[in-house]
Amino acid sequence: MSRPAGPLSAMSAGGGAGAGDGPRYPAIMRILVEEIGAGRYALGERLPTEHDLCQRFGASRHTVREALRHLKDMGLIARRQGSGSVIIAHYPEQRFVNSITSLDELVQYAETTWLDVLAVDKIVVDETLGTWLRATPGEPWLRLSALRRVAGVRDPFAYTEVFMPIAFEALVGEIGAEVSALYAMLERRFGVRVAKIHQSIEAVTADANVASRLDIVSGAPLLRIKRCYVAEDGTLIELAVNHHPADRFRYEMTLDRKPVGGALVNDIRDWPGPNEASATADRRGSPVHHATETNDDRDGHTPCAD
Amino acid sequence: MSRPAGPLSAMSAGGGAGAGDGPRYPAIMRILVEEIGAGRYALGERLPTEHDLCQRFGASRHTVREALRHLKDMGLIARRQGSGSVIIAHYPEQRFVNSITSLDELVQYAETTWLDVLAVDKIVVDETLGTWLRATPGEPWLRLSALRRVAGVRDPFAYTEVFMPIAFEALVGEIGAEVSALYAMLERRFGVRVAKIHQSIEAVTADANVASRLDIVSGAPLLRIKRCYVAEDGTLIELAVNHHPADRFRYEMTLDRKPVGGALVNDIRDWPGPNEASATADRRGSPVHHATETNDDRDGHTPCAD
DNA sequence: GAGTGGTCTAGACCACCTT
DNA sequence: AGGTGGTCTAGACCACTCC
Repeated sequence: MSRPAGPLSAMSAGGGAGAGDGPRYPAIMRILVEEIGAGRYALGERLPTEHDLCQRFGASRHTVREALRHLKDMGLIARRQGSGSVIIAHYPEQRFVNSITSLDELVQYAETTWLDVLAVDKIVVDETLGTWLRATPGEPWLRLSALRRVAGVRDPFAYTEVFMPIAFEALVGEIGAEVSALYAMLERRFGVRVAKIHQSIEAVTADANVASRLDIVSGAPLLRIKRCYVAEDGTLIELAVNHHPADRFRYEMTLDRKPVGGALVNDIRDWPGPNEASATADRRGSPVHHATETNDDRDGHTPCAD
Repeated sequence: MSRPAGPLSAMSAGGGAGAGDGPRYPAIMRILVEEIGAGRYALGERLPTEHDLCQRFGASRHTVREALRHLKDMGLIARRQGSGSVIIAHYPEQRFVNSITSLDELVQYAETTWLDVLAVDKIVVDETLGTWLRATPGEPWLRLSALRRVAGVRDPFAYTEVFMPIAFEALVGEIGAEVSALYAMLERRFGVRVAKIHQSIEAVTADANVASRLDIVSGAPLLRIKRCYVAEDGTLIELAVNHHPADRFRYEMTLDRKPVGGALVNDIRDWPGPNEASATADRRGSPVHHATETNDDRDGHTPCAD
């Protein structure tokens, strides 16, 4: 059945169906994207219905839906049964994304590192800890303390304390034997699920305890990384506090700019390619310093960022 | 036309078509997901063809394709014309994603902060800087130095140096008047495009220069955040080095767990909800300390992460 | 050339939202 | 109740891949 020469018959694209123009939904898609980008529809306004678009483009509903699916994937419209397609953005949103597949990528410890567990004990939450854990002072919690070492280096490069609800007491014995991440073990054994990790990075100075653990002087600069593992319901599953001597660790991350949503991501699935990973490597390289100096005296102030 | 009672007729799901079972593709999808998860197909192996699946499930090709589309979105299979559907993963890949829409979210400076530009001058790259910039020592670069302040606080909370290729010299005059991010200005004015931001965070001690800028003592702990803005071709567009006194700034980020690809992302598009932002707030709260102590003496070492 | 997925049409019932 | 998107069927041509 030769495709009736609709309003789009002059279009062309790739492979095709009935007659000989190539796929039509990309053309429809492009037109709609352009119209949206040109501001033809206000944010919150509704796109014409599928039916209307079918008529306008002389295409079947299925074809129009394919085009609309892409608009949705690009984040331009939201669709809902009964309500139509609403404009939610004029341009495909771009984001810088730091995407992490395994916790190891977040934690950034090479596989040549390991944890020396010093102790697992029951503690009582004090006021400070209460703030961190969103727990009531006096409440009992579990604390694991450990040193993280890397092969071939005498000194540990991190002193870590992990706090867990007392409910996890049962698995204390297993921690030493655990190969995967702690949070994964908690998920597996208790059926909880980490939905979110909140990470906080700051520079602090070593107190006496941490200093002795890491064999550095008290007051030495540390990179302290706190990680809160939060369940879907907001419960804190685990709090890990890592203390890294300044010269033994550096935190790195790479943010890739990409459109949000399925558009590009799905293209990756079109056929297997190297699955781009992101977060970067590991232990600190050699420390670097650079001299800074200023001559000029221009002055101004701007709210601008980097 | 009542749907012929195929092998799936006992299934049920949601809303539906011909007869009365509800949508069928979710059921088909679930079955395939389970089979893949159970290891029925090896990685790299091919899934049965659409035709075969149609027969097996007694569904139309369109319906089977809908199911397969989701498998693809979940990252379980890759499809290609002529070659079939290949298993590329046994489980839906989960990632923790830190997604940042604007640079401000990355930089984490509230809108109540601003930059006091101290100087913009031409410098000559020394050896250390050469490493950072991937430039040859001796090469001329542009350097901007500035203090970042927040309303109501006397002391700046960051001393920043930004390095740019000498080619951007023309816009030196505009920097003071710039409201948006510097990198955005470079993009706009020079037609370059930031494709990637590499960020490195470490604890360092203040050298004399930085200390005097920030009015802190030499040797005080700093959080140093370096950001490399890299173009698609790998060119370094800008390097920003931020020095934050330890007690005046903290870097925070939230990673949300989500399946990679369209699956969940698309669900967000199903209907507008609050578009979950991620990266979190700003200036440092009150400094916190906590006592650490250990009693027990269990010992073990594991490669495991938090 | 046979097989596979990509795209298309035409018509249909249904669930959901708006009116 | 009418409109809208969600899902389904049945049949078709095409481009691409692999043998």
